[in-house]
Amino acid sequence: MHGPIDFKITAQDGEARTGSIRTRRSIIETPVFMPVGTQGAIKGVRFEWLENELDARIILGNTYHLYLRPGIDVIRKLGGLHKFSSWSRSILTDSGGYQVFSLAKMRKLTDEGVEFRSHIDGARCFLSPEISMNVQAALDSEIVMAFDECPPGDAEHEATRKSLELTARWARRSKQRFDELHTAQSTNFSSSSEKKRQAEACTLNGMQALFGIIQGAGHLDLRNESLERTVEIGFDGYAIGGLSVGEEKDVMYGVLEHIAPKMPKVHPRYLMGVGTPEDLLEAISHGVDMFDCVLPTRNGRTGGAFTSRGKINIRNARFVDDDGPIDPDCLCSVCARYSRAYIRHLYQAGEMAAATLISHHNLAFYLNTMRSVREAIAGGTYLAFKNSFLEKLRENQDGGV
RNA sequence: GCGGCUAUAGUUCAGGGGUUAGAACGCCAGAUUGUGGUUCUGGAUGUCGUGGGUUCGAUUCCCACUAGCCGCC
Repeated sequence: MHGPIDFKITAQDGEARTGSIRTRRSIIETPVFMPVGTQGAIKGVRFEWLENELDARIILGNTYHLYLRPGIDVIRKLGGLHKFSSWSRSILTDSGGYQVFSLAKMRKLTDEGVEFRSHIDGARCFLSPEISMNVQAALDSEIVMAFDECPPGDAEHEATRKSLELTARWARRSKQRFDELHTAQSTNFSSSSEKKRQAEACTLNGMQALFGIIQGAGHLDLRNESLERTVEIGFDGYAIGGLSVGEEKDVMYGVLEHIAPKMPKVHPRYLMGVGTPEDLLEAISHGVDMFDCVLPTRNGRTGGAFTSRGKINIRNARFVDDDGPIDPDCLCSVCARYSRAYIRHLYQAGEMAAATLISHHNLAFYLNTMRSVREAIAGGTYLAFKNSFLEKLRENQDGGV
């Protein structure tokens, strides 16, 4: 392995491709869905389940949240996020750019960075490309994201252009700081015993990958421009940001169809924060390799279950005496054991087991779907697979199941 | 057995002689896309305990009955 990550495509079917990303900690088969572990935990699901049954090879962690709490001093002291959390497979850390815009109250945007108030205690905080890189280095993730600005999905052309240019400047600074950190860490360690101890705590440091982010909202010309400027800087992978942030669905699909095939073929392509099972299949058909989304775990917490025949809401009264599993076609341990009626009861009674069971199933559904996708691409039958999968999803869209 | 209080939505309770009787919680149903177990948005629900009386009009005032709660014997 020469670089921090090693991406190989093993089969291609139309624009869709399947392959693997080797990081220092795990081999990730693509297309991959990455469960979101914002604060160093997948909400409601223990790592044991993710490792053993679900076999997740990579999860997300979040710079914004972990920076605010517990803070990087704690995480650095405890040997990085992997050691701290006990998750020893790969982690991708988001840069915090998105959260500053979606969560923080007041924010003051300057070229230098973003000043904002913590959503936890209202404290005045500051994030910049440099700080984000510092934090992500301390978290010691395998894949680091550049610090970007995420404009609303329906942003006007002119506003989007300005935002995109800021993101491009920030991308350059992210890369520069990232490179400094990595060379500094490899040369400075021997200089003091203190640093040596730190080095031993993070022996894998210096092997992080950095991904750039393409913005441009719904404007295809700006997407092109953003892609060019990001590729020019040079990253280990490229992400599509700024989708599913309020724009219409056909806008998102239009951007995907337009931009994904133009992204460098030899690097992983990552669609950030998306989406529904349909969204994933659509994006994969345009050549996207990586996804993350809060839907399986967030909806799981509020009674929403994804099934092979569409979404269901376990709260619905029609499940009150339904002794079948969440999804009759699902092989997960939740569907093997628990009935809809029981899980609905748990939900109505406010038992947290309802949230954990549905979240578990939802992740199983997402990860198993990705497994089937990879097989279909490898077998050259992706289009047929996608069509029949979508047809089944819509089969009982309005209830039934 | 006697006296007092009460009876209005699934529950706890407001209300008031005059169109369509309210709240909270619960219930029913939506939303949620680089995560706030949060939140938000809709919706349904009533023989106003039963019977009689007064009145143009009673769920509201009066009487009886029934039920519940409290106290006394």
